[in-house]
Amino acid sequence: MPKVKYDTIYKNLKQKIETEEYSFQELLPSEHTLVLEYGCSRNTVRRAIAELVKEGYVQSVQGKGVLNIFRPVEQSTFKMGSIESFKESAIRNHQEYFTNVVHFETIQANQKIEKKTSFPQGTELIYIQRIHYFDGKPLIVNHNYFLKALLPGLSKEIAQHSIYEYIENTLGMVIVTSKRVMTVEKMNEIDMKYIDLKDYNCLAVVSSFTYNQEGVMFEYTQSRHHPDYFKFVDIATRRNG
Amino acid sequence: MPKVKYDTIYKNLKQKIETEEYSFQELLPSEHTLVLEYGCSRNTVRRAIAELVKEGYVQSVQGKGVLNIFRPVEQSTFKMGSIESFKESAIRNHQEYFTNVVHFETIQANQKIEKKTSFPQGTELIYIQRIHYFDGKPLIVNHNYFLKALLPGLSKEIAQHSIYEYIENTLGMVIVTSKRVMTVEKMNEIDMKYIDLKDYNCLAVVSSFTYNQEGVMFEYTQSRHHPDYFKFVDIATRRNG
DNA sequence: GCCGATTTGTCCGTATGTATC
DNA sequence: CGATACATACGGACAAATCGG
Repeated sequence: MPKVKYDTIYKNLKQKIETEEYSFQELLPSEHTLVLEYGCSRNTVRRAIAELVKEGYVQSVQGKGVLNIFRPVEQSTFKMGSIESFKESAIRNHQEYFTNVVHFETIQANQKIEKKTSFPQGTELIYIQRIHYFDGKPLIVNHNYFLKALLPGLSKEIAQHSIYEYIENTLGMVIVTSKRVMTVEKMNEIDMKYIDLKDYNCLAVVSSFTYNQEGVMFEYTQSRHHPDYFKFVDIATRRNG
Repeated sequence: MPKVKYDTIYKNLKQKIETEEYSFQELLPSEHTLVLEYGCSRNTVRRAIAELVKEGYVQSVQGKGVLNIFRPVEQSTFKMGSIESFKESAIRNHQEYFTNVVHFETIQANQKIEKKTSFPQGTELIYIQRIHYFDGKPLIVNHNYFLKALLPGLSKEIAQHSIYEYIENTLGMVIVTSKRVMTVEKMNEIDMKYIDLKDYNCLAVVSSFTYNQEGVMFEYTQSRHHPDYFKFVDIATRRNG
């Protein structure tokens, strides 16, 4: 939570859009106006607006202005364009959550695991299976593989609570980039054991590769979601080129 | 395809990363070096790098430099962070493609359609059903709803070819933002009629809301994909705040 | 542990180009 | 055409993080 100018302007504008102080399809104040209002340079205003564009809140049109295209409808299980832990996501959606660690062991990556996680064979990993409950219902099966060398004190107790809090607050490691791949897969025996899929025979699967500030990939996670409770939102903008 | 400085630098760096002229986990030349190399200002270099960060190619670390975290593995059916038509995507993946228009009519939005597409009731829409074939196999069922007022000459023949080409080249309309929602849904009768799902009973569904340069949403599309041929890639970066 | 060099992050002011109305 | 608004680009200043001596 840095106290930087463009970020406060960004948050301020975002709030005004969310509370509909600026209404849908209305132009925001011009960059020049915002410069005067916030007492900053035009670059700083533009930086704040760029963030809003990335999140699909506004769309800037050369010669006209910055259009508000935010629709309050968009509540989603996972927020896009940002890395968010299970716990953070549950809190944001005002849901009761609970995590159950059903498996916790140290393993060495074999060929099969290398293919899936891209950790080289022989690497020491901590493999955890966790079931996530929302409002009492088991909805997500999580398979985590952590680089053991970077998470020395990781325990079953921490896994029950929040691994990301441990990584960031206790270890002081910063999570920077995460590459995620979304697919649909048939259910397996583990899914069946823990999740009531009713008459579905597949799940939404998110595989993610997470990098720390050193550029080292320290985590591979596969999250398998009950289809009824899965939603993935994305904003795409056409590249100028 | 603008001939802008930061874009040429971006493309140049991107190519060097893809061809592994800069290898994995290596630092790129410093911003200062690139300034000298390209004869431009530091801002321009930084802009180019920002694009690469957004696409998960590199990760910049304060005090150290810009890390290459690109893995050539990542070939995906759909490129993220950009709007791409079915045809563009097929070409990029070197696949044979073919589109079959199985339904084409003008309708008026009713309550049910409003709920799904967020087009107001009574709006005149063109509703199209298309089946997309890759390498001879029917893999995607597409339901398009276009604002008729903005696509006057849209015909079945155009739909067979490429609607996006018509929109951009003929109408000169610019597609700017698209909000997409990914879910998993049970198959319906139309899916069953056209796609061989084998023993799957559900599909990957992408619903998208597309806006033009005026900020008007002119298209709602639901794409229903065969699970075996669906992959959605996303890069998430932790917001500094 | 401190200091200085290097490198990225933030911010400013200005100039020019381009699209809209 | 002129006024307004966003887009690109430049150059400079200082802050913050990293790393080596």
